[in-house]
Amino acid sequence: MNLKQLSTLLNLSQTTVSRALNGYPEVSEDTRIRVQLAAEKHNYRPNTRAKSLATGRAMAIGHVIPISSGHEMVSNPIFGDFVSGASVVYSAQGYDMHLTMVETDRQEQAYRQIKNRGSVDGIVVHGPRMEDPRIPLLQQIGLPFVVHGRASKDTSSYSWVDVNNRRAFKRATDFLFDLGHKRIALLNGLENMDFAHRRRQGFEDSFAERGVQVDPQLMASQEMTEVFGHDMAKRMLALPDAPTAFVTSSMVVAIGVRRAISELGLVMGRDVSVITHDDCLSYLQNGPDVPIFTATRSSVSEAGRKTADLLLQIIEEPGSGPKTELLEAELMVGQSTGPAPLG
Amino acid sequence: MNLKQLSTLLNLSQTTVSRALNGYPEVSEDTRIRVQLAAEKHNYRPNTRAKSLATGRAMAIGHVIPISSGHEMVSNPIFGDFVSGASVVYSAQGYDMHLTMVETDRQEQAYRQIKNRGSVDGIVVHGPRMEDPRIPLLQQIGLPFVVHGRASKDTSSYSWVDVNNRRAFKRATDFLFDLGHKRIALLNGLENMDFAHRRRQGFEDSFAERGVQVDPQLMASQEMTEVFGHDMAKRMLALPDAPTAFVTSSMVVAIGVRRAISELGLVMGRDVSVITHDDCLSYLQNGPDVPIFTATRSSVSEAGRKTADLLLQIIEEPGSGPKTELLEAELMVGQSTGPAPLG
DNA sequence: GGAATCATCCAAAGCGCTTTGACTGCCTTA
DNA sequence: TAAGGCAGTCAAAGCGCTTTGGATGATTCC
Repeated sequence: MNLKQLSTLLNLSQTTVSRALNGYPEVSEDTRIRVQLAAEKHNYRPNTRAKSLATGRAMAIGHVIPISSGHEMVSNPIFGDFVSGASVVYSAQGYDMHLTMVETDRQEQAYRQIKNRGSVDGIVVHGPRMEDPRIPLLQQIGLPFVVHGRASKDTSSYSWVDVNNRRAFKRATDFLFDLGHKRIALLNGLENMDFAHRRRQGFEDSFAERGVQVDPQLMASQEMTEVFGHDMAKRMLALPDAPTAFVTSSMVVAIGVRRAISELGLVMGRDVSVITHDDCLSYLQNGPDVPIFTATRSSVSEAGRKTADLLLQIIEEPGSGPKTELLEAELMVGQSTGPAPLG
Repeated sequence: MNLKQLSTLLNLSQTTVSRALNGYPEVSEDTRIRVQLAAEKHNYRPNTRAKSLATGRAMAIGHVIPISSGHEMVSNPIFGDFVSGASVVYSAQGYDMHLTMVETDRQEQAYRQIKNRGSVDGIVVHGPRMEDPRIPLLQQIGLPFVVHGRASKDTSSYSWVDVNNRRAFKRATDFLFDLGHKRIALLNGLENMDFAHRRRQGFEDSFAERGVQVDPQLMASQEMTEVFGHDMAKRMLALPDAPTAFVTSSMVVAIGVRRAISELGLVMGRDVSVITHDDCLSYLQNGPDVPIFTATRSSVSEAGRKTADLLLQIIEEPGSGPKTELLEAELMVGQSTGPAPLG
């Protein structure tokens, strides 16, 4: 059932039917109701492609996920939750969501293509690097966008939604220092990722404030997997001057650390403390009542919602200038931290 | 830059330019090259909406994720990997990917809408229930689809890609029986999900073959979270006649079980054995060399690839009949299983 | 009572592309 | 030499919608 059919069926013009359905005032209430009923009855939905061709609006948002070209492409566990947060906003406002996965080395081409094909009104940029070519590119080609995260080295103004990673990790580290820990390790994500860089800064801020030197031996940065957490923790705990506490970048890594700790016959929260960042992933809840891990907590699905909100605002009123939102992470105390062991 | 501009620029008709770019034979090689060069130079890409309006092909695939309406919508951790597998196939064939998240109770409406709006050529159905209304619905409205998984109670013929969950879980259970275990527990996903139902069947098959009664006390079924694995394992291990082995439905659950085991001062693989199903999620690798968990392994990103393949085939040659693919899971022996403890 | 206003409706153009059907020359063929 | 075939090109219709710029008759106002 298309507009034409529906309108002949109603003995009206396409114009009138279209206006009736889209809430334009120059249509009598009687016919509007008649039209709406008929549309309902015949399950009429305007064809998206035709509509967006006519209006110039795609009514769709693109999410572009960079995949590390090459062998193993580690898909981000965060992604599902982020997207499900955003999708709530989209569907509430009648937008569709497009997904594109792009290898890092073919990004420019991909973004230009997205722009020219005109199938989306705006995009959200995932996984920004510290210096990310996508931001100037998108500014140049004039496609509205919001970044989930930031690119530290980009001083231009653009829209983003980010967690205050630096402060979160400073607080986490402070917390451990305050518990008397002196040897604190950082298991970070890949530090070409912006968020990981900021987290390390926060970590180092805390050391600097206390005039303590960070020990490079106690800092590692890699893809955030369970195995990484385990192997690195095990290696560090075997050092002559082993750490008594870990700050980790994700629950999955923390779980690996926990395994290392218990394999060594130690007890987490007593012998070794662990603080992790917790993205509040729905399938990896940090204990429903008392959190298992002490954690800096910030819901990624919330971030998805906020990002979507911002992007739609920007699209609906262009020229309203770049918008940003900095989310603060809560520090939730759980069972994985305790005072530094004596000796 | 659009077709019209490009064609006046080249002093050719839109027809010729279009044909030149789309590889039609009735264009001289000279002009084809001229056109292609100009298109390249001006970064011309046909507008998707116009193209698909004209061709009737959307060149896009929809993925529809059911979200449990209500409070916590547990986004499936599998999703990211599945989608990244599928997206490789799509982009190789020039398809886009649309994402829709739909609350379970508004499914019918949503699918009809997808059909009528015509923004996709086909969809993949995620998370089938045992009796899933979406399958007859899609058949009725005539939208090509492939199910990731199956709906046991639906005897009609439709296309799907699934893991042989039943056999996998039978083998896992067999393996534990062969190691001398007698009290084997099952921590399953929600059993209204088809895959979980089949897994339980496999589990029970193994018992039946040995004439052993399953103990309902040792079977639990819930959202597959770490906390579920932990709590349930702890409760079961506290039973007077505690299990010596667990079969779990996902790595995340197994990790919870592992935590319970070590909290009780037991050793996994010696005191208590664990076999899990492993979807080969990229961020939850089961140990690179020697797997940590003994597992029935089946890559979900592989499944994504296969599903996409099938769907595109069905779309390209309609009437080629339903296609199915049953993937077998490997049983990988790791460190989490061992002979049943004596006594 | 005639002009101005208003509420409703419609025909047709246009969005950017593909595709049909027709039109050129030019080369074969009988 | 005329008929036929062919390679190359184009004008125009059409995909399903929105939107501009009238029409039409009814209502209001002086």
